[in-house]
Amino acid sequence: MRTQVKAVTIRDVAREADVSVASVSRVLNGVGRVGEATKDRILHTAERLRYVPHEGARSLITRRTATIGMVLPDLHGEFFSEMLRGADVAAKARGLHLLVSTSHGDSEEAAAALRSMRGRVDGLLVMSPYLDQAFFDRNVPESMPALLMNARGGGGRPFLNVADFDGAVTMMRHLAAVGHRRIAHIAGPDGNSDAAERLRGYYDARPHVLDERYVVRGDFTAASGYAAGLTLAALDPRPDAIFAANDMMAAGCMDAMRDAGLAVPRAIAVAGYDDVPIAHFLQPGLTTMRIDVAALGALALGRLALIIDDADGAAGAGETIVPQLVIRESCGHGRRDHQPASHDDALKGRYVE
Amino acid sequence: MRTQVKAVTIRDVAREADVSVASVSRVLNGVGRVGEATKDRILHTAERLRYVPHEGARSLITRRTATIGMVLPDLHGEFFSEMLRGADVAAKARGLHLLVSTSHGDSEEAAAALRSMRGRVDGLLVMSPYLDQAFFDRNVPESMPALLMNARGGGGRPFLNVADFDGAVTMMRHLAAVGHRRIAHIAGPDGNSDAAERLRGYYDARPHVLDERYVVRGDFTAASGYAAGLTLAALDPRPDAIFAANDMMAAGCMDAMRDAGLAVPRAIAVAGYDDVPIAHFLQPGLTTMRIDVAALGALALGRLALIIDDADGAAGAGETIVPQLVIRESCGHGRRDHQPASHDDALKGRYVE
DNA sequence: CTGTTAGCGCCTTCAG
DNA sequence: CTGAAGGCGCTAACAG
Repeated sequence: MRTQVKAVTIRDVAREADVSVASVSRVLNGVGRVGEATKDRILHTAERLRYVPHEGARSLITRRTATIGMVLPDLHGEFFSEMLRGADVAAKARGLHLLVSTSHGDSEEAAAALRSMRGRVDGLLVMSPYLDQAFFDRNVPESMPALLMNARGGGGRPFLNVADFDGAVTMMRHLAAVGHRRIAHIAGPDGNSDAAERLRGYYDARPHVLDERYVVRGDFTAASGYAAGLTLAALDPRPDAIFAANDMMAAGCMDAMRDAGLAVPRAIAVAGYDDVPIAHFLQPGLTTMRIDVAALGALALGRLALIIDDADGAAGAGETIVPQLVIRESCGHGRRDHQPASHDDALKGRYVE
Repeated sequence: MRTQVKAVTIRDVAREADVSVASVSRVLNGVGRVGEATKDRILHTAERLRYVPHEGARSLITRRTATIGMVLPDLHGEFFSEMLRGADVAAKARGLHLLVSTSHGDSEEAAAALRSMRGRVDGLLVMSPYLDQAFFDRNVPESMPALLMNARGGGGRPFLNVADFDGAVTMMRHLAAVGHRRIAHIAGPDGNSDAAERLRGYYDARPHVLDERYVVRGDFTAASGYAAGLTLAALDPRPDAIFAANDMMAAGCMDAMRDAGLAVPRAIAVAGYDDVPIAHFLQPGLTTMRIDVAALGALALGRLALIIDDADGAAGAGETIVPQLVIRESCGHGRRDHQPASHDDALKGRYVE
């Protein structure tokens, strides 16, 4: 086990500059008055010794770590990556660090991850459609500022939700409007609240044909979408549209249609959800519900920063984001968009300083 | 500014359990002998008080933070996200946290990011094709374990490189082998060492037709690939193949070909580099050089962990990863692969415990 | 303007 | 087996 070797401390520069550690601290933090001469001397020796303050020790007394803990279920696919990216941009703009932590569905692991955050972060950004409120309360002390994303129930904690139910209904209406009757659904994993809401929206929109075989469960991965697509393609009567609960499954599904010899959208329509960057590059372009995930991540971080800086403020407040329908060609009657970087422009325009 | 409220400390549980803090510490860390009775009492009150150790204070004396700092130039696109994901998986397997830090090309910013890592991480994973060795040496103390990825020159630091020059040559040979003569190149941004190596490989492979208009510079984004594609498509004589320095530019380029009315691969071939997940979903599937970025990230983290745990060990050692040619349909003569999840299986099979 | 003195929350000898 | 004391590196009163 490596023992951190010789790191120059504030005391070293104090000794070398022949002053007290207090003065060094004052100069380096720019607080309090210090004589011009000593100030120069301190700065100079600090530079010479390549002194870098120990943030850990600093935050112990400051009671601020300048870092946000971001707990995600997974880093797989573009959804969480994009969210992380948005949060990162917003964090950087505020001089905050990001401590990422994934908990692959395992509840024990998630608990450990949450607890180990104490003392290393100023607040928590929790995106976890699998964990319920009670679990959260049990593992995160009241005193830890936190923003819940897509968690079922607010429980007094501030949250940020996506109107997945409404989004699913919107998509279903669009599919019906462009003439589809036999609409199938590839659902997300069991126990995932987003998936549940989208499924609920599917049912609530009352598809013209209700066939229980038309709903097959996936796990948000392209592979599961591929498998589901094959299953659906083999049905008789075959659906004329497939609404996947996220874009990755839609992508896998389109692969399956190709292998099944079904042209999209001529023979069968495919729709997704999220509008992650890949949706644009699929061929045909994927019609989907846009969440602008990066912007969502940036928004969330901003709100959390607010909560941290002002304990009373927006505490307990909730907000819900409404996804927008993006029509490309995968469901017919669409037009292709020609802006590969549209996501980014949107993010930059709105969230980068 | 929020002041962290009432957090229960080790002293609180000591008082409540009517023992000394030393005993509490011993029990919670499982070191030293403690009477069964007191042990139970301590565990019980710790549970009752919902005590969670303050990791910051802990690491101050332990001299270990159990976190790795990962500095990336960007989180954009799938390349760095995948790398982050691989590192995350490997980190989790070792009980390590990941502190991510992006430095969008700005050197001042990067310096600040690097310095602010002291005292909060046990080691650094630096992926930064823009920063040179000198800069690195200037901002990272000798005592900080670090693994450099794709940095020019080793400078005594351990590193992990990708054989980009060889990879580019391999791709060029493949393009020539399947009959292309007028091969163009969309290069990566100036000052990026990966981009430079790939460009060097392009030239070294001695394309049959050397036309300086055939090399246009992009910035690794899809948008730049789109623009470059339009430029190239308008040339006379037009190239019969375009080798983009990364997959995202290739994706944008394929969009451009479509808009220019050029069928891929019939009228013109398009090749990429990296084999990020999106390469599989493009239509036609993108022929590219596979780096298995996630595995690379996992590998890097593992090596860094080794360096940290054993100061002398692999220090100074370097390693180079060789990318593999993946033939899909975008260059003709290929066959489509049908494994949407292949990346993951590879990662799981090799790096997940 | 500058130095001295307490701790932040925790771990770790060292006695008892 | 248990407690008291010192200190990790730094900041924040409080004196001079």
